[in-house]
Amino acid sequence: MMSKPRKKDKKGTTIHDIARALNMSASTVSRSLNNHPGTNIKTKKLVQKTAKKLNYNFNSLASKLRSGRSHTIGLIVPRVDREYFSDVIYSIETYLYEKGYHVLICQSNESFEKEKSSFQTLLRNNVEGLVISISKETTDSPIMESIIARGIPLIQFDRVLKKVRGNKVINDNFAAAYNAVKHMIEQGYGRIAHYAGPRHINIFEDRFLGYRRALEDHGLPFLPSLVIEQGVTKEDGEKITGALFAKPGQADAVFAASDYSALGAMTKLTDMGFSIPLQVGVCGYANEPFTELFGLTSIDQFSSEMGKTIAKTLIECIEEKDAPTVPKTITIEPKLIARKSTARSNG
Amino acid sequence: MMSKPRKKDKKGTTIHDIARALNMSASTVSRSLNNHPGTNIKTKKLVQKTAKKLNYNFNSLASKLRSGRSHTIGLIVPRVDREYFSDVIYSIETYLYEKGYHVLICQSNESFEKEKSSFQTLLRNNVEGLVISISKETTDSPIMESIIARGIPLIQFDRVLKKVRGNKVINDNFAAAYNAVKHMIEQGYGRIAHYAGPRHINIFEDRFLGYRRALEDHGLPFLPSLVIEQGVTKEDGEKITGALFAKPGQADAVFAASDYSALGAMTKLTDMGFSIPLQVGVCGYANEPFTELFGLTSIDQFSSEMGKTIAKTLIECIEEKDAPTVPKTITIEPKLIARKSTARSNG
DNA sequence: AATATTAATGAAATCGATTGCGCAAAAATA
DNA sequence: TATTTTTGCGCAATCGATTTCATTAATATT
Repeated sequence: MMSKPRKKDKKGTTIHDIARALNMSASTVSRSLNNHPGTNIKTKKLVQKTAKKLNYNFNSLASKLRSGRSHTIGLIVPRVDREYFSDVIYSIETYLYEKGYHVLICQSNESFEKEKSSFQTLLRNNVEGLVISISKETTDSPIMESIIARGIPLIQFDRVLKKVRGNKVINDNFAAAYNAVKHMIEQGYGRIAHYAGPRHINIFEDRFLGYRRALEDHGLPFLPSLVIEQGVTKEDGEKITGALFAKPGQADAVFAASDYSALGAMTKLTDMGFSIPLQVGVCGYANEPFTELFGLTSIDQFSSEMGKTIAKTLIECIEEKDAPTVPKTITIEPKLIARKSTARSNG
Repeated sequence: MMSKPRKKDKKGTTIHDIARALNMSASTVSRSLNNHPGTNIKTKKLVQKTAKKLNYNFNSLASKLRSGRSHTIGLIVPRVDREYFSDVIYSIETYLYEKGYHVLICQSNESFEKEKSSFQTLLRNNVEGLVISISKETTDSPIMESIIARGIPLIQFDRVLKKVRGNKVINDNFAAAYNAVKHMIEQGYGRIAHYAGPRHINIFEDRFLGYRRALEDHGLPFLPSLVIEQGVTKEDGEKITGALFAKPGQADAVFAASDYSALGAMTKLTDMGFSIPLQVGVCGYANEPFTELFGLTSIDQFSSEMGKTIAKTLIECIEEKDAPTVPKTITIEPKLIARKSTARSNG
């Protein structure tokens, strides 16, 4: 049992074990493994072969500690199980992986407190950069500002705090909403209701503004009674629709800030005997997979493009950290996907 | 400019800085911050206050390196942007976060090579445990076996390699399929086709076996011509349906191994003028969100329960690592969600 | 042949927190 | 008061890889 000398039983092989086996120094081993210039090619080969033979396992903690680079970035989203976010995450992760980075994902669960603690957690894990889409509760964020002040690359996306100076990648919600409503007007709808989300979140505020502006620009009256907040779930959509369309003639179309409430509207309207799109037009937002199946007009947000843009921007910030980066905002133009649910005209 | 002595400009405050400021040793600082017993309470308070004042940032890399614990677990899934996986991830992450662990997520993109490199990556990052659902290409996995042999806690879930001895958390696909087909038979369908997934993946194999067994047990003939592989996307479903239902009388129901192909079937059948559920019944698998909207009968897999079970089991393995753990398989019983698409009888 | 270059390696410090061991002062006990 | 016990803290080694600096050996230059 004591035949094999110095075997540190518990843990695996280190560069020192390799060095000992080859009767050389750990420095040389390290250099060989990392393919440093100024190392004899024979030595490299030998070391690499021996490493394999001894089943060497690289300890990235030690490496990161010494080199000061973690090659890890942190990501905070409200939840990972939302279509849009999981798409964006997929895309970010894929891109960063290619570049040799890893992603630590945290969920805020729409809670400001959890969001704060996620920041702490990620910083403690030596992330080299951060990506965040804020929770519903977040109205300001000293910690985010302090991170930016400390010079740690940070990118806000989709749901952002506009007042925080820093990099942002966002969707042009105003333009998208504007175009959607414009499209509906052109299809002949004149009394378009808006099922809005909570106004304190930028994306919903902008969708609302785009809606209102489109009405104004086309000479239609803006009626506050046709704007209903808290309309983001399917149930919301059904309830609102039930009330709104009970009195005939109030509205002849719905522009919802969410595909889910739009779906609720469709369901309810059908139940109530309205024909879509002839009597009532419906448009959602986000182009969730089911919208295609239902022929629901919606707005595509190019989630994978968003993810790639975020990742690219972040890498730039990290790898050109010396350059005095000016905060940038990149805006992605969403696209209206017109389907049957708003196809009233035969044009 | 030279007023402040020894300021390491670049990086943040360490325990040594605190020690220096308070004229004590780093050991004491460390013990105070970690609330170790055998430390004077006054000292603790003082240190903690000073840490805050100096804006101390804990370096978890150093801590992990020294203590040998990373409090990080690795997760490999085919893709994060699939409803089922993102649900499971959400659930795992939530549970582990509470316990003070973090999750590093990797995607195999259904590629065996990427899966292997993900394993390497995660091991290099000193994960204390691993969770994996294998890619479509994976038929055996020496690396997985070696990890298990090395005593690193590993849990396979959903899509698993049965032949690899180790912990598994799986769904009872056989029973679920059996019950679904039984239900359809009871509803009066007699020529039930099966749109199957690739048979080398356990979940699809089991669904197929459950299907066949249900037929046998109810005295119905098993016809290989009614089993079509490669039926997992909506497009697959449409194509298969088009061919299968072109000749009348061949089949009067579809049991699909995927909600998407089931949806394709519904769409196509409707186009072809069949009435669902009167002429043809359709059942999917996975209870994707859209199934409810379409009234499609499907099977719920309790993703969040799955996630929690995985997380719990993993923590047990990690924290009772001394105990000689016997590989366990935990099976979750999916539930048939009967909806309109198979409601032929009035019973 | 003598000197200047270049190439390859080793020694040792370093990253920052943790921890076993030991010492000294304070408190408790005799 | 003398001795034992307890309490609190410091010293220094450690985790494993990286990296600067110095050194030796090999090669090139005149």
